[in-house]
Amino acid sequence: MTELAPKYNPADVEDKWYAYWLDHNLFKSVPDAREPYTIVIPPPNVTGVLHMGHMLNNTIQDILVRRARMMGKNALWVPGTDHASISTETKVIQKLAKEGIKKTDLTREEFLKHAWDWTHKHGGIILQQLRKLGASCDWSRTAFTMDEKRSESVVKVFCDLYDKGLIYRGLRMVNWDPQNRTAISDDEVFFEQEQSKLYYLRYYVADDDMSGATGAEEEVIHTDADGRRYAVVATTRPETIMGDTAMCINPKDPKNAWLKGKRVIVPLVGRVVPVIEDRYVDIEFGTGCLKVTPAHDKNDNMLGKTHNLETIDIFNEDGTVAEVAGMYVGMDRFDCRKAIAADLAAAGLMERVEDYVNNVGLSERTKVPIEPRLSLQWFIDMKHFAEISLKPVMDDIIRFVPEKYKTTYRVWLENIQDWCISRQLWWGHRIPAYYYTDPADGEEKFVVAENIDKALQKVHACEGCAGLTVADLRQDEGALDTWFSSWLWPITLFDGINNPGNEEINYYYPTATLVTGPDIIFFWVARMIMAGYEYVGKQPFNNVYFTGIVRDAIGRKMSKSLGNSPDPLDLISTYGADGVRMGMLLAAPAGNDIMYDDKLCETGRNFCNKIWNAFRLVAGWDVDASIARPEVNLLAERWMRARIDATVAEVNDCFDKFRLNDALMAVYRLFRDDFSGSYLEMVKPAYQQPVDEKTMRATNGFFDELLRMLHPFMPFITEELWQHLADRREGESIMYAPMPAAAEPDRALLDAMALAQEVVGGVRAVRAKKNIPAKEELRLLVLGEFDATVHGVVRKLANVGEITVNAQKDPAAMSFLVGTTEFEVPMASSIDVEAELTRLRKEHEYYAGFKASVEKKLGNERFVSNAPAAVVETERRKLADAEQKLASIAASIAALEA
RNA sequence: GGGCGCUUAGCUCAGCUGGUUCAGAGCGUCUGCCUUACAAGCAGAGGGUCGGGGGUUCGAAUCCCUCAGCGCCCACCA
Repeated sequence: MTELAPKYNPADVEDKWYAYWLDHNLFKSVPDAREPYTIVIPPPNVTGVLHMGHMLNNTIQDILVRRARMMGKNALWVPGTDHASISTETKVIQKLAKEGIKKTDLTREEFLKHAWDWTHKHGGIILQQLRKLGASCDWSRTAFTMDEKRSESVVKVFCDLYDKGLIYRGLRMVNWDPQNRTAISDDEVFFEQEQSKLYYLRYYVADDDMSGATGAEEEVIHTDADGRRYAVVATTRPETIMGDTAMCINPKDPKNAWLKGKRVIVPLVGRVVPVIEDRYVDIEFGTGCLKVTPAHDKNDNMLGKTHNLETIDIFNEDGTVAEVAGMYVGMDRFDCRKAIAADLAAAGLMERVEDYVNNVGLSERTKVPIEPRLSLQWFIDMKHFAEISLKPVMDDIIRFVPEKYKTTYRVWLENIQDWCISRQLWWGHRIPAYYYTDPADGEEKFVVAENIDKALQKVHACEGCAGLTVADLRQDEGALDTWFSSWLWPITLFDGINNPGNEEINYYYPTATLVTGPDIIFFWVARMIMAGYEYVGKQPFNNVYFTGIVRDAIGRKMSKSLGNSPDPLDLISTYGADGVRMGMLLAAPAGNDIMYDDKLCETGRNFCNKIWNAFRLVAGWDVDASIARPEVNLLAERWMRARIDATVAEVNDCFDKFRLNDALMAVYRLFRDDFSGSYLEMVKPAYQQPVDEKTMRATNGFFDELLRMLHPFMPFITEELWQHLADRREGESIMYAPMPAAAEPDRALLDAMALAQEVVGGVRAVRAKKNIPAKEELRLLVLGEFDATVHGVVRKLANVGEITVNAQKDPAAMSFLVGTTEFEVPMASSIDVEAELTRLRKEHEYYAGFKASVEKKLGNERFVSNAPAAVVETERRKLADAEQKLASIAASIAALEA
C-alpha cells in the first residue's frame, strides 16, 4: 500500500482514470442481449464553450448513464454537436469583418470554406471540456448535425414531407432579421420593453365635402386653420407611412363615424387611401384611427387580406428604405424614422408626440429589432404534427419531469403555428428545391428532390421540359432552420432515416431520458416527439428531465456581460470534477432554477476529502488473524448493513422520481454520518492496535458498496479508491461493478441503534456542558431498562465505562431523557444544582403543556368519535409517555431539592 | 390580456392524496475542541406563530376562498 496524502488531490487522479476508461473502451456500447439505456446529448453549439448550464445538464446525464451501466444495462450516451446555423454564421461574418472581408463579396462556396475552417478550428472544444467533467460518452459515435449521415437524413426528410404535402412554400409575413438578412421563426424572437414615442399624424380627408358630420360629433373632428378636416392617427412607426394603403376605424366607434366611406391623404406621401372599417381596431387606443401598412405589420397584413388592400413593401432586405417608397430611399429604417418625424413636424402634419413604452421584437441571435416582412419562405404544416404528439405526453408515455411542463406543452400544441423552416443563410442544410424556367410558358417552377440529378429527372417528367439540363436548374439559395436537423437527432444518431429498422435504431430507440432545459421545450423537445412518431412510429424518449436555469447566488441569470458566470474549467481545477459535480447537483431539483454558489462545490470538495480520509484510516489498519472480533463490532456490522439496505431503497426511490439531489444527499449522509461518524468509530481499533479479520473484511465490503453507490455522482475518487481497495485486474473498473441491490433492512436493529445514538448524544451533551474531555471515561445510570445489546455502542462512542440499568437516582448527576427513560451521568465534582433545577423545571413545564394539549384533544368527544382509532390510540400513548416523563422529571427535581 | 408556478430557519430547499412530540435537510451562525483518518475536521447548541386574512374539519404547513408580493411561459394593441 502506497502512502496516501492527507488531503485528496483531484488533479492526481482525474486525468489518469479518464484515460484509463478511454483506453479500455469502457464508454463504448454496441447492441447486445442486455437491456439498453440510451441518452442522446442535447448537442451544444459546435463552436461554443462549456458554461454552467452545460455543467448541470451533463452532470445529470452522466449520473443517469453511469448508474444504468452499474445496474447491468447496456448504457450508451451519444455525444455530438450542433451546427447552429445563425449563431455560427454570425460568428464567421464577424470574424471575416475583422479581416476586412464582407460576406457579400464572397461566393457561397468561399463563405462555406471559411465557415468550415472556423468550425474545425473551434469545433468540438466543448466536447473536450466535457471529458474533464468525467462524461462517459461513447466518443466513437460523436456526431455533428451537418455531417454526412445527418445531412443526408435532413434532405430525405425534407423531400418526404414535401411529397406528403406537409411542407409548402408560401408568401408570408415572417420575422425578418435585417442584420443577417434572413427570416427567423416566431420562437427565435424575444420581446423587450422599449422607451419609444407615439407620433400623432394628420391624415387630411380627401375630396372633403363636409358631409357625414352632424351635431355632437363635430367636437371631435379636427379642423385646421383653413377649415380642412383631418383624422389623427397614432403610430410608433411613422417611417412606414410610405407603405400605408388604408386607414382603419372600428365600425362601432362613434367618434370616428364621420370618416366612414371617406378617403384620406397619407401625410407627406400624398397618397389617397380609403378608410376601412374593422372590429380589430381598439376604439380606446390613441385616436381610434389606425394606419394600415400591409407589408410591414402582421395585423395590418391580415387587414390587407380581408379588405383587399394593396401591399407596398418599402424596405430592402437590410432594413433600408427601398426604391418604391419614392422618398428617403436608401436610408436606414431608424434614421428614416427621425427624418420623417422632423419632416412631418415641419410640414405641420404632426399633432404631437408622446413618450410611450412598447414591446419590440428582437432577433434572439443578433438582438436587432425584427422587421415583419412579406417573403417567400418554406413552412411545415404543423397541424398533423400537433395531432400525433399531444397524446403521448398527456398520457405519460413520455413522462415530463416536472409534470407542470405538460400544460405548457399542451397549450403550445393547441395554438401551434406553421413552422418557418427556411433561412436566408448559407451555413446549414441547403434547401433541396430546384428552380427552372418552364419553356412552355416561361414561368418559374420548382421541384423538390434529394439531389440535382433526381431533380432533373422530375423536371424531365413534366411536359415540354425534356430538353432541360442540369445547367438550367438553380438550387434554392436558402438553408434550413437548425432545428430542422436537431428534431431528427435521436433518430439520425442511429441512422434511422437513411436506414430505417436497422439494428441500432431498433435497439437503442426509444432512448431512456432526455435531459434538457425548459427553454427549448418548443424548439426541440416537442419537435423531436413529432419527428419520432412520424419517422419511427415511437416516442424518441421515455422521460424528459427538465433542468433549471443556472443562476448566481442572488438569482441573476448567468451571463457574460454580468461576468457572474464562473468558468467551469476553473471550478474543476479548484474543487475537482467530483466536487463540482456534487456542487451542481446539491442545488438542483428538477425544473427549479438553481442558485449556484461556489460554496456548493466547496461542500463537494470537502466531502471528497472525507471519503479520502475514511479510506486512509481503513487502509492503515493492520490485520491480526489471531484476535477475535469484539462484540460491538458485530453489532456495528449488522447495523451498517441495515443502514445501507435502507439507503439503497431510498436512493432507488429517488431515482424513480428523478430526485437526484435527494438521492445524493441520502448517500452523502450515509457515508458521512453513518459510516464515518458511527460505524468506523465503533469498529475502529485503539491507536496502533491491529484489527480482527472479520471486521476488516466487513469494513472493506462496506467501503466497496459505498463507493459503488457514490460512483455515478463522483466517478473519479470512487474509481481511485475502488482500485486501491483490492487487487483489480487491468481493465477492471468500478464503472461496471454492480450497484448494491435493495434488501429489507433490519428495522428493529435500526430502531435500537437510533435509541443508542440518542443516548450517546445525551452523554456528549453533558460533556460539552460540563467541559469534560472526551478522554475522561464516564459512568452511566439508567433509571429503568436499556437494551443490553447496544450498551457496547454507547460505551465506545460516548466513552462510557460502567452502565447500570435500573439504577437508583443519583442527586449529584447530570440527567437527560431518551424516550421515557431517564439517564444519568454521575459527576465527580459537584453539580450546579440551581442550573440543573432551572433546566428541569423548564422541561417539566414543556411536558406539562404538551400533556395538557393532548388531554384536551382526548377530552374532545368529537375527536374521539370521529378520528380513526389508530390516531386516537397514538394520542393515548402520547399522554401516557408524557405522564411518565413528568413523573421522572418531578422525581429528579425532588431529589435535587432535598 | 391568457396560462403556469412560487412565498416554510440567516441562505437554498424538502414536507402539501390533512392525523406518528411534524415543523425537517444541507449550507451558514454560535460555543467548545489542533481527541494521531479528516480543522476541507469533530462534538454540542441556537434558530421558523409554515406570506396576510377568512373558511371547511374533531384536527390545516397540507384542502377551499381572498389579499399582497415574486418568478416564468405564451400573446404582442398600433
